[in-house]
Amino acid sequence: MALRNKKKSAWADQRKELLYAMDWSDYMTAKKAKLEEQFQEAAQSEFAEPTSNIFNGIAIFVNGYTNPTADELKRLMMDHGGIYHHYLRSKTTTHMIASNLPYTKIVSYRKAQNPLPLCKPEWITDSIKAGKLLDYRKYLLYSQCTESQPSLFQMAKQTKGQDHITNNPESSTSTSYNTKTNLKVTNIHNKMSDNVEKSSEEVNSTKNPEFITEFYNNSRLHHIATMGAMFKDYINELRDASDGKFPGLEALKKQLSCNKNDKVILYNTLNNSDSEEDLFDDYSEPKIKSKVSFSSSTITTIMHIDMDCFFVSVGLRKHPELKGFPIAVAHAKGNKQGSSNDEIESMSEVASCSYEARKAGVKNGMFLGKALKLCPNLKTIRYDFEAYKEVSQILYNTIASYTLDIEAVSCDEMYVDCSKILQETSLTPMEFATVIRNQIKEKTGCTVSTGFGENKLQARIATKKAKPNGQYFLHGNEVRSVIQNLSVKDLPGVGYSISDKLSQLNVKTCGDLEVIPVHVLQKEFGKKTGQQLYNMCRGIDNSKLNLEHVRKSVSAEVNYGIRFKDTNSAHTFLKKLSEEVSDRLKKNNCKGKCVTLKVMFKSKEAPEPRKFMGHGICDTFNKSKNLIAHTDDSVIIARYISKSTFCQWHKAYKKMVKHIQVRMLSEYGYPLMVPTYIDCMKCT
DNA sequence: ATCCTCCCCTAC
DNA sequence: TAAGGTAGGGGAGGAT
Repeated sequence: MALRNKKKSAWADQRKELLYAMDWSDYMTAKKAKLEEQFQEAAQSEFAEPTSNIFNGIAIFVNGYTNPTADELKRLMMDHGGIYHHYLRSKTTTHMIASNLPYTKIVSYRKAQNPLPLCKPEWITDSIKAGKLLDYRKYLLYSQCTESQPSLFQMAKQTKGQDHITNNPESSTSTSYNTKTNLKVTNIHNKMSDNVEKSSEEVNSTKNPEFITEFYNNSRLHHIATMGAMFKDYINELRDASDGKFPGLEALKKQLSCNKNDKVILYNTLNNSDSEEDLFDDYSEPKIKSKVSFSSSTITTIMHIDMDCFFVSVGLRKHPELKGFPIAVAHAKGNKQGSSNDEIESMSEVASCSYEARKAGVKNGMFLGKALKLCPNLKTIRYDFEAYKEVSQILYNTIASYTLDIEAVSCDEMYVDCSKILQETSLTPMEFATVIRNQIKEKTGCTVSTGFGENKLQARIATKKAKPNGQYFLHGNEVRSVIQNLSVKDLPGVGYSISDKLSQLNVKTCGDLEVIPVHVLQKEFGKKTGQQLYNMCRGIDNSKLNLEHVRKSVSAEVNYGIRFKDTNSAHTFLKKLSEEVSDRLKKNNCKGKCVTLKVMFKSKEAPEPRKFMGHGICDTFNKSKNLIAHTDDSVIIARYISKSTFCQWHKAYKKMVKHIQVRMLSEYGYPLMVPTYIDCMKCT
């Protein structure tokens, strides 16, 4: 219905959307969550009282160049009780600020279904001068608004203002660090142990109504993916809330300036690093001079930081007695003492294994049974997803107290642009690495490795050299020789498929790869991939840190435990999965326009999979459809999925469905409110 | 040429 | 028993 209305009465929709956007409780929830996440204790204590509260409830996003600059506007907003968004936030951004916009942006702004008020920066500065919030309508950049719209804004704003006052005390007290706050995880361990006697039928998706929840609670891959997304968001939020102060960095600078000998103290606490000699080398007088010239150079220095066998390290915090043994994290225990070797080996996958286990040939992703054959004294420990989140949080907070030029890669890995830090502290990359690694080890009990280079690729390769528990600075003059000796498989983006294809061309190492001309690579792998391969084996990487992550799609899939009896049970499951996708869309404040259904059917003549509840060999089918409008409604998603595509396929294949997935895509990363506009922004 | 759709590949 | 998810980049090939 809403869709039909859209053309005729855009205004009605706009009103609705506006009110929706201004929903105070939504806003408050978001803001509270933010505050609770932000603890940076030191920063909190230094946080100055705002000069005024003029901008209570106002959240601006600055588009393009303005006078005063975006940075200054940010400071002004923070100083007067407002909020500054580094990127357009669905639902929570209330006003956009711009001095002028390129034509393309104006066009798409006008086309937007529900434009936010677009104001001149003078609205901010004049309000501050006046000591009160002035009517933004007098500061619209393009006054194409009708009469009705402003009054709505006005209403919403007033409500907000009032609510804010009553809510304020609560929000200002909730500043303590609490990792548990928004990490909702249902503990199902008790339920799980009850499952022991259940048959596969009762466990699988058809019979067990809690199947999806239980599955996701136990899926390592699901946790890896969601934690990754979570920390990408987290960095965005820290940046939004930043007051430009970095307590970690300040403390370090202070310590360094007090007394040069203090530096030695910093390093002396270093535990069993491979690189101690490097550090003390750097301490001789002449090196300190060269250090100064290093830090004043304009070359950017990227740090790549990665925890060592993350799940194992975190697990060992609770099992210190197992340190030094070959360890694997897996669901199955697999080490039944009495059982004979003839028994079927465990098909549980090793999520992470210690270096002692790797020495015996154990690898991540390997079946536990195989791992035990390679390494009979392998000890297994359980997953502890809560603990992983806690440690990640500390890792990110530690780095964020030095800089926010961070690109989060996953829960245990990130890129950091260290140029500024190194310049301000006059430390060499290796010295800074020691400080950081030492701190993280102290706070978490887990070791990290760091690599430095002048681009992301080089930093990453350096980390590879540094691991485990080490650090490495890949100097420009050794880049070529180091990379030449790497296997092509060590290059990021080169997996099984590409490395297989390359070995057919007799290419095994990056040295081999270097002699292949670009056009050959492009012919073989496509334009971009070919160029990428050509560049990478030379250490060239022009990509920038992706500092402001914007989500482009939301999806949910289950490839495990699916045994449908009939079409009906498949439909029931699809409906549930649609609801899961809808929930996730809502949680992320976004809507999607393109729905994709992915289904796997057991391949002809494929045997029953060896793995318990696994999917075995399947054929995959995808079908996507652009909806008329963006949605997060599970009914709309489910309607498309079950009626159209799935039924057709099911008829066509008339096979037992082994696997179903639903993906809901917002293909161009539209956040909820102003899709057309965002799309345009992407082009500029 | 430039898109859209259906994949495949990779990474964590 | 076991928990084979998820987001993003990009290519092939057909439609426009």
